[in-house]
Amino acid sequence: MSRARKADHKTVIDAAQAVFWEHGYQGASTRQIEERTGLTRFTLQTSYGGKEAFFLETLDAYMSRVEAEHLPDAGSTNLEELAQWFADRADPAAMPQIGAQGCLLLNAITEFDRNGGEVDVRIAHYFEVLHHRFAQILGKAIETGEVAADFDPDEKATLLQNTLLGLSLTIKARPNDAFAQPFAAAAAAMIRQWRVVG
Amino acid sequence: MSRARKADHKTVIDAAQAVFWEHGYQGASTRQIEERTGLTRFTLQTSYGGKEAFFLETLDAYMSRVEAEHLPDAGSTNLEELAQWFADRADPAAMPQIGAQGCLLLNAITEFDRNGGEVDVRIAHYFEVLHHRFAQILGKAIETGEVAADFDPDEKATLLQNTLLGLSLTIKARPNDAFAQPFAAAAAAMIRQWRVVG
DNA sequence: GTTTTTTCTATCCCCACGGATAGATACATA
DNA sequence: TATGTATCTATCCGTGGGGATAGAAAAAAC
Repeated sequence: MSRARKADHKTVIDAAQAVFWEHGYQGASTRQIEERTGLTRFTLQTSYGGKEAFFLETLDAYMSRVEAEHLPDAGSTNLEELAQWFADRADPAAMPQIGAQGCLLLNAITEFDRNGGEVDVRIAHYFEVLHHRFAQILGKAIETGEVAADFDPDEKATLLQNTLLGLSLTIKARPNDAFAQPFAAAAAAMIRQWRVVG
Repeated sequence: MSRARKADHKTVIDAAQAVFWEHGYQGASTRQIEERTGLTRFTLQTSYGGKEAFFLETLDAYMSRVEAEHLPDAGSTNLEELAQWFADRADPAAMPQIGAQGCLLLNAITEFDRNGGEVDVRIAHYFEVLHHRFAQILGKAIETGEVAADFDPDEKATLLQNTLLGLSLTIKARPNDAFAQPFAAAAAAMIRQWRVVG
């Protein structure tokens, strides 16, 4: 019925995430996107609705994947695993592509005005997802007695959100791969110290 | 000898910080800068060396001021004051201009490539300053016995750096002024829990 | 009051950007 | 194999960007 595209959707989105991550939203030109993703500007326009719509789709794909694959599992993660998860964020061994594909929300937060538009919806959603996920894990840690009974899972979930954002920023800021590791390690140590000593 | 400028340097830099903060580096046009700062594009060019050089100068002024006025004092800040300092980061009462003038380093980190250039130098410096400042304060807290003897000031200073970065990002991301407060409160609570119970 | 130096005003220039268009080209259905 | 649909190629367009320039204007020095 119709001609096939040169690049399949998934590959395109993956490459797009990398481009936006490296250069930011405004810094990534449609010509660059064309080159790196295999997409043509024509298709970018007709089939994705232009640069901003395309970025939003890239953002959505990124967040879906983060939720499904990269966040610690809500049901089965204990406190030590949570700590290790944070430690791994900046580990080049555990994450070979560290920095090659970071948190796109960072670009969105700093480059777009807070005007209640599409980007703001994504940002709000991301904050909610993170909080919910961390709160679930910590709630379970209370049940299993890993942490003290007076532990506030809500407050600590907020703290973890904040820690993860800071870590993402540090990873983006890193002059070399080793740079972010102490930050991840400090976060992990913080979590381990929540354990009740017994 | 020469004609006087319409806007004095300090006013210009202050306004520039606001513009860059609101719209990011790339998002702030030289025409906007002209309007908001009172500077002419001519002077921006001849006397500041263009947009990027001007941004660097704005960044330097911002950092000097942060170091001198807005970071907790290295010699006289105890643990509770440090906690309160973090709590105040997101308090509209304590910081009426919250968000009107946030951390310019955020823009710099996300919008500029890591290429070893001028911006990278500033970023590295900022990280060093923060770490040093926090480590000093925590070192003193050990001396005074506010925290346990096995407390690692270096690791915790790193954690505080990360926390502050996350907080700055949350403030930038906030849909309303109340949004960031739980994050600041969680950070403050974390610090207060470092206190030795006695 | 004249001179000198710097800023201001008002253009101008060139380029990169996102987007639009039109003819050529695959691909799958009929 | 003919047809139709969506993509590709190549080019074009309008806009806004940072920067450059030349004459007017102001302020200090003499």
